[in-house]
Amino acid sequence: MIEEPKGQAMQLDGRLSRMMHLLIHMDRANGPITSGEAAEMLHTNPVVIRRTMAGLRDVGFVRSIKGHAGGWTLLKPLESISMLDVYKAVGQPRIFAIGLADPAPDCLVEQAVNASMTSALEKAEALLIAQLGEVTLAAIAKDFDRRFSASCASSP
Amino acid sequence: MIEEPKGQAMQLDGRLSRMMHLLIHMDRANGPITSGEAAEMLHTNPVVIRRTMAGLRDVGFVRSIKGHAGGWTLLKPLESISMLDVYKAVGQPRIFAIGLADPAPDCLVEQAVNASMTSALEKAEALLIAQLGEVTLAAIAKDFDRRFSASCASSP
DNA sequence: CATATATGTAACTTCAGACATTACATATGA
DNA sequence: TCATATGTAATGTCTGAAGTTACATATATG
Repeated sequence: MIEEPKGQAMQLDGRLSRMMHLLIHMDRANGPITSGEAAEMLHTNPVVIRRTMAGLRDVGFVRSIKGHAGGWTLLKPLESISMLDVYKAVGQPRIFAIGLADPAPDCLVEQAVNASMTSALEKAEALLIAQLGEVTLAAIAKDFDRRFSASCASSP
Repeated sequence: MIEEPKGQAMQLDGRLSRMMHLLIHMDRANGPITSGEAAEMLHTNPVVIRRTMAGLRDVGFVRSIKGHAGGWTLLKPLESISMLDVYKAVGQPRIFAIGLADPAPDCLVEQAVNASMTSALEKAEALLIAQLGEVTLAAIAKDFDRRFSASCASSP
């Protein structure tokens, strides 16, 4: 009998997921969104927002304005931003939680093991990157619209 | 300019990699290998060996014998053990370090984001699992033999 | 210009999980 | 009996995302 992996929410890197979520909200907003407002949407802290958004600002996806009536503004259309773009903008977080015990071992057996592991991981990573590159935030926003219509239809 | 991911060795789950390494050594060994000997091979601690090998014992890949002349013995041929088998035996560790900020959000935008993220991750995971299932430890051992011959040829 | 409002950052703290280590119980062959 | 192994609980270590506090800086508005 093999144990199932733990089903609870553990310490995953949620930066990609969070920033996609926020960018779509920003696209829907009229004016700038403050870090405080964004933090409420994402159920987190304003500092976490600024910290993570910094990467998106550096690549020109958003702009930040200080002071009264300041906040964050989307600069590019969602059509031009892929999931992969966001992944890169948040610093290309490590993808896998599993990996090699020693990346450069003396033992030839371990070198052979590493070669097989690396090959498998690289193929999976390449597919993931390809998938992220194929989906734009606009496509996700469109999917949201579909879900929104569906939810309205079911609540009379 | 996008930052490269950190290149250092951080806390990856190395159980799959370690156990594959050890199983191949056990196949090459004459008698049982003690936890202490195994720990030296893997540059770790005997307790870590026992803890991780427990899963392999539970599925019948190895046997452990206590006391004098005891230790660990491989029970199945490497041909019959795939990387995936070992992955399952060590408890199917979590594969990804990235993931959803909230797996069950109220926000429909976030639900759409989650759907896209999950789709991409699931495809990558499926490919990884397929890759792990295609390679037996025997194939890795054979690759080791190739490397061993090559290393002998280059040292006169 | 003073002030409320925002962002920008540094400096913690918290948290989870693999791995490391110690300690001791238990089993077993010489 | 006793040295040798495994079995396992308990505890410490380490890493990085996320959370939090504190304060500096910038900027509309009265």
